[in-house]
Amino acid sequence: MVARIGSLDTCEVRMVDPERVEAVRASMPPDGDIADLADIFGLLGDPGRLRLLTSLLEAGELCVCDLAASTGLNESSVSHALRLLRAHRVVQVRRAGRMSYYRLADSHVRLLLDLGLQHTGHTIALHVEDHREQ
Amino acid sequence: MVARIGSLDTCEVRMVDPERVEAVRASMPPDGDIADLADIFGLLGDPGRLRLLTSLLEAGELCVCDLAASTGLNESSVSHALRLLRAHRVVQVRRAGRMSYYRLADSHVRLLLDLGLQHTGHTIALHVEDHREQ
DNA sequence: TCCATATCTGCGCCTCTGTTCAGATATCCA
DNA sequence: TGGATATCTGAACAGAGGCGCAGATATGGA
Repeated sequence: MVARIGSLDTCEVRMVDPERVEAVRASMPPDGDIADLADIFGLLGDPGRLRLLTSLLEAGELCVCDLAASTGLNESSVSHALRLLRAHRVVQVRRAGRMSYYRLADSHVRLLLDLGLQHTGHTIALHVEDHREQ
Repeated sequence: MVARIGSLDTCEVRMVDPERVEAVRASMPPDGDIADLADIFGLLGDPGRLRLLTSLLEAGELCVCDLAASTGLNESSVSHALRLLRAHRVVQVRRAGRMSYYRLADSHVRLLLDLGLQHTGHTIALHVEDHREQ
């Protein structure tokens, strides 16, 4: 009644519908892609970073201290968070003297963020192009 | 040169552009909404859960053992993950005898998931309506 | 009723991660 | 050059979260 297939060597896996399971496994993205996507979602899964990115989505570009003021985080936390986001190419820096101005760098993440915010009832106009350059 | 505003009582916050900061803060979703959204993104931020949800997105409905076979996770991990997803109304159960069949329950999450998967190069046709009922 | 099966759950281990403090670096201005 | 400011960084701590084992629950069939 239940099919059994040795997936590797030791571990046996029970299946009810092997055909469908095989179809699902065939369409599953490779581990690397899954890991990358999980990283992106994980970055969006923290309230502090979410506030940071929402601020950037709204303002277009902000310096660290204004980001701290906008989000309520202290500047050290902001800096740590921005480093993470920078390492994953989610935000981009523009240095101007002592100041660092951050903006969203990834249009895909911007779409995810905007779509997510729509769920909360906050419909924010999409800023497809960089704007509000000063 | 730099404005200073006492945000609460003790903590002073430095700002370069108070006007823009105020606009950002005014458009910021309330804490509860931010927390909820972070929860959703956080749920999508784990490779195992991502594989589970991708499987459900592809197959429409699967039982626990087929989900385990599809994702490579053991059934205990699958059950733990599904409990989390169930608690957040992301998936929905249909009991049939000893079997439990899971499906995606939240169309918003489905959109986020599909959008995320598109970024990895895997374009999956959107299943807006429940389908493949057996 | 008794056993096998499918799923669920409690618990502990271990890792990851967010936060804070303190100090480092870099830039501007006098 | 020297001090003030803006940002960055390393280290350490506490908390959260994923994972797997073992057992519990529930259902079906003999």
